[in-house]
Amino acid sequence: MGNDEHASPASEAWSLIWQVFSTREVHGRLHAACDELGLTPPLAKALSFLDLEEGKPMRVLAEEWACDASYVTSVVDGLEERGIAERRVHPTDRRVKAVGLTPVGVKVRDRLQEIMSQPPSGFRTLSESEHRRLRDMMRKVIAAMET
Amino acid sequence: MGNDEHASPASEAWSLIWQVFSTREVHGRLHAACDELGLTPPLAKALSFLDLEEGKPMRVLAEEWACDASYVTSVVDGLEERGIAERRVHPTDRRVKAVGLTPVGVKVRDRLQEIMSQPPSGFRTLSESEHRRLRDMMRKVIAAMET
DNA sequence: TATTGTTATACTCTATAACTATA
DNA sequence: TATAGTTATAGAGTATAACAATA
Repeated sequence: MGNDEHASPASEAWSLIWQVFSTREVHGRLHAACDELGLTPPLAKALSFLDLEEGKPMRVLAEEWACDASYVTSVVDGLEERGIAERRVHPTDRRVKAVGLTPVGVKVRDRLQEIMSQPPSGFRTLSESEHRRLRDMMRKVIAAMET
Repeated sequence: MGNDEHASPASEAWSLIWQVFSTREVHGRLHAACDELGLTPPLAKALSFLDLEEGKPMRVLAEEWACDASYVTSVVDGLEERGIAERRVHPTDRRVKAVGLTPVGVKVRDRLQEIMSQPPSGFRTLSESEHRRLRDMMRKVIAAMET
């Protein structure tokens, strides 16, 4: 990350973003949030994908998280133990279980989002209009990507 | 991540950045890089911190990575086995071991950086001048943060 | 027979505690 | 005595393979 010549402004920008994620400040905030909410980092990550109250089949979650189905089982077990999510049987296909948030889960997810969306300290050097431009750029980037 | 009202443009921007990191595309690229270079994700992460050829004491690495000293030992073992890094004894204090990259390690680190700095696909919706503005903003953010 | 999810198992990642060597 | 690093060990996190139930 030091004094490298970057091929383009885009790649330098992206490397810098990566660097922000590598700071102890950002990692520390995730740990603090987990401690407060009684979660582990993987559970927190899983939770942030579960923003809809209508459930998602576990197989879909395995696809979205790019992990093995058996791991989805253990993660959903963890969320269920905490009363955050629940398995619901699919009306027509009794094999599939849809995972949805409980009312408690919605609260936990919102609180997690509240903590993690707090921008890192370095953002304070940007003006309000820069914040807006950054936001607008990232909206465009996200819109152009498959979640 | 969905339809939440954000407290400020800054926090929405930061949430969106987080979202980009959660995509399969970004995670997939890290995995591909690891496969190509014969690394595991933790080793790759460690390597990216080791950008200087002059070594860092392991205790300093434990501090930077916010992990236990014993874990630094195992990670450095992994890097040494691959010929990427080496321990060097401190000239005056024979207790401390400075970890530095080998010539091979420098090559691996550069290649890793080359792969990971490739911006995610969504960046293509931004103009060249937006890329530069994004880069400039992130430079300011990083400058204002403690690595 | 193919598909969804679980169980059993093992391997990787990471921390805690006890230890060795040097200061 | 205090500090840098290692070893032994245990606990998370994650995958692979064999399995049960449903389609």
